Amino acid sequence: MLFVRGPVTTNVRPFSHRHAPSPNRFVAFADLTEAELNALGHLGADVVTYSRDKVIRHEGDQPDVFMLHSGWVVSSGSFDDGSRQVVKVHLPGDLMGAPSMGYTAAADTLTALTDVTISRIVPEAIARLFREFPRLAMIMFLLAQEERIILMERLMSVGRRRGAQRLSAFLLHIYDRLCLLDPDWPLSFELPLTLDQIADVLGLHAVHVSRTFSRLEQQGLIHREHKRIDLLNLDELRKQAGFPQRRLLRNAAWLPQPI
Amino acid sequence: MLFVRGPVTTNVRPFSHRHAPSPNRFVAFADLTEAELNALGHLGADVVTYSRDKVIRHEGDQPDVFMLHSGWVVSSGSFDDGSRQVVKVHLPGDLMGAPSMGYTAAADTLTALTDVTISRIVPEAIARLFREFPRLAMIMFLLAQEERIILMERLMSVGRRRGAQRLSAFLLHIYDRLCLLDPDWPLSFELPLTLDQIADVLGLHAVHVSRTFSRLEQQGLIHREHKRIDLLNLDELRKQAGFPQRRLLRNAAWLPQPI
DNA sequence: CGCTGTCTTGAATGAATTCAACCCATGTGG
DNA sequence: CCACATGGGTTGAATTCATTCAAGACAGCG
Repeated sequence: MLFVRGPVTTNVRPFSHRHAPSPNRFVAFADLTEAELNALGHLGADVVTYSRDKVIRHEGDQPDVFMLHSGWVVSSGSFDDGSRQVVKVHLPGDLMGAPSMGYTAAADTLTALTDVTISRIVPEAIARLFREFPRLAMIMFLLAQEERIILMERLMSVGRRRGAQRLSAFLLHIYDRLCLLDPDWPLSFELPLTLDQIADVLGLHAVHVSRTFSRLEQQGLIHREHKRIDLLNLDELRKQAGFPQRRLLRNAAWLPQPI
Repeated sequence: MLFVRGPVTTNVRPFSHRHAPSPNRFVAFADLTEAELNALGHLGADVVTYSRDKVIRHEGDQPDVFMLHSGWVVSSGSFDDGSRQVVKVHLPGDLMGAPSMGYTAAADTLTALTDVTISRIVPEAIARLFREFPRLAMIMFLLAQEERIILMERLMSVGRRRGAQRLSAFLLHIYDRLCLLDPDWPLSFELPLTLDQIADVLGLHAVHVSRTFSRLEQQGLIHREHKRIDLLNLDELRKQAGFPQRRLLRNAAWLPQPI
């Protein structure tokens, strides 16, 4: 449960938006201009590498913001008694740490689930984006609102659903996000979380997650092999989860004119 | 549990920022210029009144955005089995409905807890703000991030804390927000929620909230009289809740220059 | 090859729920 | 002004879901 702290490698290779996943969340809201894509590409500083289980930044630290390049990261909060709650699983292309931007100290801890590459983003860079690219600013605002919806669903799930339903919702959420990264994503994925970590996502305990997984598998809803999850019955899983699939507004007429 | 739907009165009195609480969340982040205050004052359209228990907008409806003028509102999501989870208690000055802005349909239901006055805000008005007032845009972004932190804390509370601790955290959260509205707020407030509604906030059931309230009272942490709550031991309540008091960055150096 | 972290399964415990009865304040209509 | 209906709150007892404790299995890695 204790994670070693600090960066591991520091490649000074410059951040290139061409291969970077950074705009993948943005383009869900609008077709970006070259200038906008370029501006997004220059947001981050040098790319840094962290290995699995390393803490990228701890709650209470300076509230830095990062772009996640590759790998998975969890954002979690903890209590004095040692219990933790994962509040967000970050996938490549995610802005991380933004919720704490307006505070004097970070509220959440960012921990690498896999080997990851990230780049730090200074707030001045975001502020410059807000001055020069009003449409990108608006999209960043919408992305923050989207994250609120995700948190609202998580809260609903943890507050009002049983273990099996929470687990279904979580697996589907991850699956849907992977599909967003790659439209051809199959009904299967590697979930690089231990049962303990999944329990911290769902507000349950590892033993119960284990039993719940077994039950889902036994019901024929999923299949497990090592860390790989196959979704065998998407419809039933969605029914269990209890959430509709939401559609984003793309290129809304009211968005500011692009630069 | 069923709420009558629709607006009640429609005063066509124009929205005036002078008496409106609308900037109270904004000024927590920066001292605003006259031009900015004026722009915020012109955000909303006509003021509309809803009476207690009326549904302002239902999940699935068009994703409108509102400014809450006076009164309390809850934002909640519901499941097919009828269970509900309150995801946000809105106080005067809150922007409501923004999380659904980027979607084709509203994700949450807004229900008046008291008689309320609200004004609708068209997305074009927000987009115009983003074009013309980059600093206000940045602050709206930070406000959305602040809401994420609040949701993260709620998720941590519901996911990892027992009933008593959740209730303490909730009462403190409301108290802290009232203090933000009025720095001289006493250690006491009217909570216009039924036990059922509080249960929907905490992810518990009304009977258990009743028992938990009694226990907190018996422990001398609070005193109840009708809907009024007195906080008798703030320190112990905060210890129970398990969250630090977070400090906002005011007039951060990196904010865009004001217009 | 054996350590360690992770996962599984069983049994006992506990927190919260469910069901139910009752109380109380409020408000309404006869 | 009283009778009565209603919604909200309280309390008790039984049940259920999840936790805790514990032991064992398994895989991966040095």
